[in-house]
Amino acid sequence: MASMKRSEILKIIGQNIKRIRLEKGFTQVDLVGKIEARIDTTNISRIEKGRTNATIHTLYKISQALEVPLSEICDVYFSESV
Amino acid sequence: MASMKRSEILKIIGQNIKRIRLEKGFTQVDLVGKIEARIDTTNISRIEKGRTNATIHTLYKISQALEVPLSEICDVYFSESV
DNA sequence: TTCATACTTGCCATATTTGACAAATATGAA
DNA sequence: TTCATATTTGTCAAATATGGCAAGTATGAA
Repeated sequence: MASMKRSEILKIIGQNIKRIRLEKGFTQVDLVGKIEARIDTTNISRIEKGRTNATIHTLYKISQALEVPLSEICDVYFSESV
Repeated sequence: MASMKRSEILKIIGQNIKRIRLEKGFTQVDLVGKIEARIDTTNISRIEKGRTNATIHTLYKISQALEVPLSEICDVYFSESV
């Protein structure tokens, strides 16, 4: 299991979120509207772009809005050997 | 998929980490020793107890030390319908 | 009991996330 | 081109995660 740099992890997490969001046909605004606790497209954008190291609770809220398990957002694997 | 409170999420994440750590026979000190970037048993403890809302990068570092995929730590599901 | 090990908690300083708003940018339609 | 929608980025304040150390607690062995 190769260790990745912080920036790589954040980028992958962000790409996961964006990919799932687009697959579901949501805009960032849609997403924000579905999240109970307040969140902002500012933050969605920053997380999707890998510019911020989101907390697990924020990612959980996003996973709820995307209607996928949190673990799907946190899937950072390509091909690896554990 | 039921929405959980922040404290519940953090508790589950923490329990996952502690369970995996104990399964592997690691102490918190062992864990800290395996993590490249500095981390402290203080923080491991806080995260395991659900007292802190860890960032995804911190959880990634822990997953590396535990030699499990990040998604395993982020598995917050029991029985649910997505 | 004492001792050792493991873990928890309190406190502090620093860094960063988050939420909020405004402005800038990108894209596509008309 | 203009217009509308979507996304990105800058800045700010407030909240909080992190790292570090010290002290407290728990457990079991001797």
